[in-house]
Amino acid sequence: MKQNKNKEKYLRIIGAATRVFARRGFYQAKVSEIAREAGVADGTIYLYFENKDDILISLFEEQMKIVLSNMREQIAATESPVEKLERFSLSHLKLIEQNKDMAEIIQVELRQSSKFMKSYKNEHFAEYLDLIADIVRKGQQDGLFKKDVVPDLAKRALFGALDELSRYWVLSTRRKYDIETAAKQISETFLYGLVDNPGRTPMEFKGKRERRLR
Amino acid sequence: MKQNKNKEKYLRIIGAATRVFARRGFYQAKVSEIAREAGVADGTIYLYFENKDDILISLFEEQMKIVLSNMREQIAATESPVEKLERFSLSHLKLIEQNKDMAEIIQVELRQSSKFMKSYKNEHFAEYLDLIADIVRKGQQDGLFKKDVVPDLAKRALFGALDELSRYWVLSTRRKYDIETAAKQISETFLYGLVDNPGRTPMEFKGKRERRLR
DNA sequence: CGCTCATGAATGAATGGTCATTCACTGCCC
DNA sequence: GGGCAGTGAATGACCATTCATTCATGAGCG
Repeated sequence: MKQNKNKEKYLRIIGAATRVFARRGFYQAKVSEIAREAGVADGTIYLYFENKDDILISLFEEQMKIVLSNMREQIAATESPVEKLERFSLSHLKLIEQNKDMAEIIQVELRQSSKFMKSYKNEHFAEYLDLIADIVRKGQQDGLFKKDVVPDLAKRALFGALDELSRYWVLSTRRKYDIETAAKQISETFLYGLVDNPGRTPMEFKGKRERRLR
Repeated sequence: MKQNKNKEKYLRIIGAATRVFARRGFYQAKVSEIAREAGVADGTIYLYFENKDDILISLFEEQMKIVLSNMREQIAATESPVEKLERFSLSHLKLIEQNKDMAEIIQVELRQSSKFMKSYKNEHFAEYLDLIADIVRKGQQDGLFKKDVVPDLAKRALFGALDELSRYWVLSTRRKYDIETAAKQISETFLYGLVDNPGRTPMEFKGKRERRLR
């Protein structure tokens, strides 16, 4: 009961903070504005969080738990590395779509982490990126992807491409392309430079078939 | 004479600000620290800049002038769209390499522009991105690149990939791959999913030859 | 020349406004 | 009736910006 009420209020503050940080940016956001938006007193914030930085960190951790498990589920739904990457792209963009405020915070504010919170090591984010690297590695083992591509570079390249696109969406009011098109273009461009044998058609790689012939 | 001294001091402050912003981040940077680093008094800053925001904007504009003309020169040096993109990638990463402080500011601080300077429309950055879009369009006209790829998406994808990689370099102390390898991997991955006919080898596209046969 | 004086660049201490954070107090619930 | 969540006014630290003052320069003049 008390636990419930506490958790509910904790989440209410997180939600309010998400909106306020997205609206103003971290430094311009006033704790009192978060409090007002959450319908609590200024001081109440400090019953749930150590300080302003802690709100941002908690907010991020809370969200990342959801995002990571959601994404793991998505890419576990298929065996094919090609499809895994396609799903990753689409899910990532959908996620941004559904949660613009959060996306904006991740993109704009959390990039600062090395600055204003030296200590916060952002492990969840690294995990998220490594989902891609693991898929690439798997694809290489299966003989589907070029072996000379460095998975740690590839993960940054794909994530960066998706992320830059999201930034554009988040910061601009109108969008030119629908999400499926965008995800498809990004993953196809990424993939059919990544896939080993240029003679093959995209469809051939959807199934998890063995390598046939050179 | 006086003009020289002024310009020299203006640039000295810009330089100091670049280092301080990179070190602390915009909000944590104190104007007095910039003044100290530039070897001038606090008040002097305000003889050259309107306010703290203005320092950041000027700094960026000043740098972008150089970057843009440098990049234009690079990609004008070859006719082939393929090589243009390869050069773009390498030049971009080299630029980051040579100017880490600036790179950090662009990546971390200027992303905030939509927040703390609604008015600043960052046109130089748009121009920079459009360099890529123009190359892609040209490649499509030449029949080298897939026509269904949207140049405005492609420009964000390539820039995003390069940018994410740079972020990693800027924020981490050690680097795993040399710059040529990274640039090559990014542009090759990007390109050989972009190039129309999968049967061709990379070398075939370096020259500006006509399309031969289906 | 050498003196005076005007100019405006440069200075840095003082100001003022803005919040994050605290804490003495309130009132609810067991 | 006391323990505890919640409150919000008060505190104090912080820093961008200002501005009264200093100082270097060089022009004008006898």
